[in-house]
Amino acid sequence: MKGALIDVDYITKNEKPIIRLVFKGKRFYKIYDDSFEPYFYLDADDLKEARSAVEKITINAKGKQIKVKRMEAVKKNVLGEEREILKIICNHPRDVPILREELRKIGAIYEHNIPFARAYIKNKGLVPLEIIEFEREGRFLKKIIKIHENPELKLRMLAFDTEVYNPLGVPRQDKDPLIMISYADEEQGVLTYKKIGKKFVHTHKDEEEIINTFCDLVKKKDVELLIGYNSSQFDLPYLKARAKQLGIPLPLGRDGSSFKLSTRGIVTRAKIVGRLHIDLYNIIVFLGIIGALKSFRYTLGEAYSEIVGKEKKEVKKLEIWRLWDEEKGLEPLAEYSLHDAVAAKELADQLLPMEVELSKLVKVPLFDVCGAMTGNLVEQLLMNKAHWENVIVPNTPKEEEINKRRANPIVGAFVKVPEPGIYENIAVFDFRSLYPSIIISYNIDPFTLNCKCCSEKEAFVSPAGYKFCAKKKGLIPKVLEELLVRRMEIKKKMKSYEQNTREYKMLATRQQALKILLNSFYGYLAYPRSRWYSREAGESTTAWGRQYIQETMKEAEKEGFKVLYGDTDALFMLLGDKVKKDALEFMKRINAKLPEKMELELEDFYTRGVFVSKKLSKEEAVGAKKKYALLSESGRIKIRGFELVRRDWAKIAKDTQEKVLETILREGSKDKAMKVVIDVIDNLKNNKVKLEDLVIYTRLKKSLKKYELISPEVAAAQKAKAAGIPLEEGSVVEYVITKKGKSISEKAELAELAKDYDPDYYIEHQVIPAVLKILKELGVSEDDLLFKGKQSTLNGW
DNA sequence: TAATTCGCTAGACCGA
DNA sequence: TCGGTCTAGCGAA
Repeated sequence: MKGALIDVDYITKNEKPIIRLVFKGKRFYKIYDDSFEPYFYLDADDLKEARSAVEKITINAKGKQIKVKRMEAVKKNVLGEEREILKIICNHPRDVPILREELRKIGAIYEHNIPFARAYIKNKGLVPLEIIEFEREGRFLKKIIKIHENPELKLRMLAFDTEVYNPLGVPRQDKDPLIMISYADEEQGVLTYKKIGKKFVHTHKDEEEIINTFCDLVKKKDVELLIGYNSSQFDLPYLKARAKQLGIPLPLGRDGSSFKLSTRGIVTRAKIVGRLHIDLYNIIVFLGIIGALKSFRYTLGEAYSEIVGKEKKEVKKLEIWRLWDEEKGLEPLAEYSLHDAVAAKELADQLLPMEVELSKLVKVPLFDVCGAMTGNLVEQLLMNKAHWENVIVPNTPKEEEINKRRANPIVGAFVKVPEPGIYENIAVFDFRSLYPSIIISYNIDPFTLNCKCCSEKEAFVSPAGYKFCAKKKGLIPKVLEELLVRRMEIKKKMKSYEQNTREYKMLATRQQALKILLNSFYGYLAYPRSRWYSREAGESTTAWGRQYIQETMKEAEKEGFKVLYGDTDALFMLLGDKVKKDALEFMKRINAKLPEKMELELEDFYTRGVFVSKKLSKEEAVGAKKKYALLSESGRIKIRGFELVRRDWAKIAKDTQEKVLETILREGSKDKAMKVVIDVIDNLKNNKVKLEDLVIYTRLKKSLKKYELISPEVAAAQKAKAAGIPLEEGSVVEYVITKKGKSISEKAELAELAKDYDPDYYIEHQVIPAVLKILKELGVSEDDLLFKGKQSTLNGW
């Protein structure tokens, strides 16, 4: 038999745990395995004594006698040391948490909190979504024969979305009905119960009938992958609540059940029996966290425009009930509803290939990998590899230890202060995967630290003063090297395909997944909740990083280049009287001296660049770090850190700043840049600017009550709440500074509630500060902008 | 509960 | 009302 592995869990029959595997062949099917036993490890000084102590243990839990099933002495690498320990085999996974408390008294316990199904995957060497070839006996798995690559996984996908009647803004589950359910696969439709003159609309009798029809549709289409956006937190729970209200079932699962909610950290997920339900919102949040996505609100519309590159049809959320009530609102509402489902489908087409790759790489089923955070991905991957390296998985730290780690952060990267100014002919280099390549090169791992086998001379000694083994490879360096090498191979292979081919895109996705993982390892090493945390290892990684970038800067200066700026792994240098070839030769010389897996790469050559000074209370000008704009030889502009890349600045200020930067970079014209600013100031003064260009976006990171300081976004949210628009923790406040009030907070008003704007605020606090720091480098003062601005209104400057 | 540190900047708040 | 300090958010790498 063959099939792509979709999911693994377990059931209990006659008190025995049985692993259940879901495979995808022509359709989903289930295979069982009753041969796998739950276990954990016990490490004690005297194994014989420990053995007899364990044998005596019987715990009475809810009337049942719980005992250890069996014990085996096994040789394992325990926290860097080879030794014999006891493998404690239990009758049922739920016995593990009960027994471990007693066994803890005998010695150290390990791998006691690894979910049973996960342990099965790693023990059997399974890879989700690849084709597993196996022998079976009836419905039971006998033997795994081989795992084949599965480049093309095709699941029957259906995207859906719901609309709800909301006369009070927030819909009430007990009173406000569902009015539309939209869906999209090869065909698209909207289920509703009002007559709407559109081909894609299917009009039914009432709310009950559209819910039933939707469930029938899922069943009839034999949906394998159900896609929603925020569906675990909104659509599905709402559907369930309405079904309950109407007294009808919600048979979305293959067994007729609805779904089960689970929360992991900040992520809520809904699991449907026999189908994969993926909430794209969770993936979007993940991409936001790792910085793979430009910052924005995590709405379907924003995600769609950012990732698919198209605009979604929108209606105002608060208007939905009115559109439903008014005859002429129905068509736009139906179109909007349909497009939500279509957008979710297109978004899934873009996002899922990456999740599929991650699932295969870290060997976690797709459902669990979607929305998993980086710490989790790295941990799963390491736990899997640990099994094959015969290494015990270190325990999760206790709360006390976590707090200790958190209170004592690791010193990070080096950033050079740039000299403010406008420069020409700049070469930018960076170290490819700096931290991963350092970890590999110096065998940095919590358990290669202070090894017994290397003398002071033999070991790698970090600039932070810690010793790492030079003889036996640690788990983390080993895993990282595999990932790094695979990524390099893929990148090489990509060159042999045209960019728009299927093969190229597949490789690009795979490469991207590897990059995400590679970049997550250092963070995991320094993450207080990590199983593989090591202050010494983390500190050594950054210390070597600082050393390499600073030494390279020194070398550059020695060779006669002026080093303009540098941050962590990047180096900006002026060519001066040298040419590109000199810079490339410099790079070659550096590379010749670097360890094998480390490499300095050319990022690009830039014809012009702008660095500005930091805003200080005093007059002295100090260069600002993490803020620059560059124009590449090919005409591409690269801007970092400036207000125009931040969401908490108004569009009018960002656009103006962008135009000023572009003008200076491309044309080098001060007058033209000034003219741009003066025009904008004029428009602001004359009330010619649209309100939407004045909106400032800020996320509320805590609940409203918890703020010590009432900042503008908090004030705006408070007012909004009073007006019946609740904004909870995590939502993005969109506000405008109006004329009404004294302080800026008092003037702040939710964009949809604002009636006017305060031109002075936008001129003095938004546009001027954003552009002045740039124009100052050309000798322009604030008065130059304001005075000429005034003049222009009088006599048309 | 769910990767890290470095860095800039705003606006509130507070005391002189 | 001024200037320093602190809270808070967001971006770079």
